[in-house]
Amino acid sequence: MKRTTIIDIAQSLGVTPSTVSRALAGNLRVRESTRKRVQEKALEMGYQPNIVAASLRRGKSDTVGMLVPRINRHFFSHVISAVEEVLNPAGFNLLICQSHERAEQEKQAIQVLLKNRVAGIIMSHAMETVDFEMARRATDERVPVVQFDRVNAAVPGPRIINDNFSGAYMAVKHLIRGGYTRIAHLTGSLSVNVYSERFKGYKYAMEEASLDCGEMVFEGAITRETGYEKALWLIKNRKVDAFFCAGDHSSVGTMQAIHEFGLKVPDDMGVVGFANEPFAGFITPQLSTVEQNAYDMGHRAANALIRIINGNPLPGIDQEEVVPVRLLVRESSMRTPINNTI
Amino acid sequence: MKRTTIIDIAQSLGVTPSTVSRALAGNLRVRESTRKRVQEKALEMGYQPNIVAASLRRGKSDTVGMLVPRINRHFFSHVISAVEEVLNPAGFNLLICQSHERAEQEKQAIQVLLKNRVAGIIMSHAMETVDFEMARRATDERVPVVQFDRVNAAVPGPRIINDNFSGAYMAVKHLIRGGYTRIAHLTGSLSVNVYSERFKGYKYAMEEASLDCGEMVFEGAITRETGYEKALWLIKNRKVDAFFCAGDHSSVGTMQAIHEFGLKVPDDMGVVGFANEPFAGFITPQLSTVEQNAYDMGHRAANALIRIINGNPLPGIDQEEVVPVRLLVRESSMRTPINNTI
DNA sequence: TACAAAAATACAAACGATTGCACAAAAAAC
DNA sequence: GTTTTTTGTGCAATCGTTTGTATTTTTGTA
Repeated sequence: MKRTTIIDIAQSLGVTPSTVSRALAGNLRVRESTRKRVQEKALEMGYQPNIVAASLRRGKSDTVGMLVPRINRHFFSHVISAVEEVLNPAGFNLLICQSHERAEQEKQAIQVLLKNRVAGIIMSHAMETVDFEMARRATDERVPVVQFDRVNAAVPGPRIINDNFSGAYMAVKHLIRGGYTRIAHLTGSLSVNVYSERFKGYKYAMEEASLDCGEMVFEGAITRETGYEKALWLIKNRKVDAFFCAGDHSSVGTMQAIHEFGLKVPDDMGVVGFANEPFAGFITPQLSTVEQNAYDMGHRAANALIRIINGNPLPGIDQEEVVPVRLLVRESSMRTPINNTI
Repeated sequence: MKRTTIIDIAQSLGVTPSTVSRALAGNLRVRESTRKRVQEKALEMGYQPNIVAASLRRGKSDTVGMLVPRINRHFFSHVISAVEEVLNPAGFNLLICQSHERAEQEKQAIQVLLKNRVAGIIMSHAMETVDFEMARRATDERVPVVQFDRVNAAVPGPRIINDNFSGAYMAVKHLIRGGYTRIAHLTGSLSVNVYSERFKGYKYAMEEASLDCGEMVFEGAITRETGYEKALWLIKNRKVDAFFCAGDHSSVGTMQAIHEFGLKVPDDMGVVGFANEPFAGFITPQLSTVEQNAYDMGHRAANALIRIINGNPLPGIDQEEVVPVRLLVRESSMRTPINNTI
């Protein structure tokens, strides 16, 4: 019970496989009537082209590799979805891998994608990753790489990033306007671009307002638990009156810590997060946060890749494309009523 | 600048490609010393095996197709992640497609997977789908299909489903214990197994308690908006005092409607949802809901597929495998304090 | 030293499509 | 009615592996 091939179709029609191939490809060198006959026969025999064989022969596959730290994170799953939305109509499929935030798994995943001869790779790096050699090697092997969100300039190709600086700047400035002055910053490793950019935005806003931010920045505080711990320490030892957290999870931990001190958000302390996780608008008090446009990012990444594959890269191919973010002002930072969006 | 092939390695070593192939595959028919030489040379030349060619020759690929309604839904993204966790170590990769809940896209996605000669398919049907012919055809072509969550018996192969009946039964019984008697049910299309099972559980619990459930069941209410509308209508016209919603989104809409009537949850009206979406524990009042174990489901689906691919299907291969669910009792249904889990 | 058995390698044919080139038949031009 | 051009097909090589079979080399034994 073998699957039908173009050879089977050719034989049952008394032509050669080449003609069948051309007919199915819509090649104009085959007569209209033959094309019809072939197409009908193909349908009749339930023919499914073997893309594997075609890829081998053509030396190019129509599969695009996608590599993310975790598929099930809200942000990443939405980027994936957006990428798929663009790539599918263009005739590409997605081979998806996750690195689980591990540098080693990221490396292996890239190798897997290369072994599968993907037409290109869209990826976001693991937190751990400091060696970008493997991603660079992909480009050496003529496999275009588009990075998004967590990017590194050591890898050639387009980089689509959120406007982390502006998001952070807007968030902190908003806190300052609300009258908060001792604003702490909880974030992740500053060797990761997203966090270093957010830190820069924070710092810029603080300095612009001539506020001191010494000893109020913590790097390893990105989960709910670490956010809770660091916030506890800061409240106790640094007289802070607001927090700008580089993530929503640590914001929740922070609010928990504030609550335990018998203080109120936002009256006693303001909190602004980053990412607008699904729960951010539902918690009490509702969390002000910086919204990232995952869809926009996914669309841009996919389009950038398609342009490269088609050989029409934009002029500034190796430059960063910045996706705007929005500050969502909710209850957790709203000491005085103001507009809902800045 | 061609990529190195086993032929290149063979030539630079003065052996044949077959030997190289066998050496790299760890075949014991090749001498230890040759194997070493080959492996070193392969490393030196930066050889990346061409899986496409290997797949063609072997007639089987190590790619598994995964088809879900939407990648970015909390439940599905977690199932995908779990599947990946099992499949990756087993040497498989995931080709992922989404149907966007459209029957036509589901059909096309299956064709894409078949054209890519995937080793198997793990899928959950779109809401729309009523014709399961294409999925069945996959199995005809010897591509094993494992269905999960939204399944249909018309397609041969394992079906991994949540214990929708028990979940619904527990939820409704819990409401009844809390003293609620006029319990309405908002759900999706009853032609989808997950909803029909939940409805059965609801009905069974109601009848067991000799409660009437006439004219209190609505099918097309699964989003926040439709949940809001139907709830509004029910409160106005049917004197209901509780809602069992087949999803968390419609639960939110329901609570909104209740709130608008000036009634309190849970004191005046109880609400229980289904799915335990990320926001469920964060909203006010916290939503009682039925938790599905996406990870468990993903693991089981992946393992079932691997067993089939390896030719060791379990005896009851065509039977359903039921994943237990948990009722999470939170504030929205807790008129009187009881245990947090039943 | 010769010879059988065992071990290691070579040969060559797949897998299923694509595609440059050759070639026939038909159409157009002279 | 030739010659030239156009048009439609066929031929055969190719993509990079894998693998059954043949062949060589090595090893062991008499």
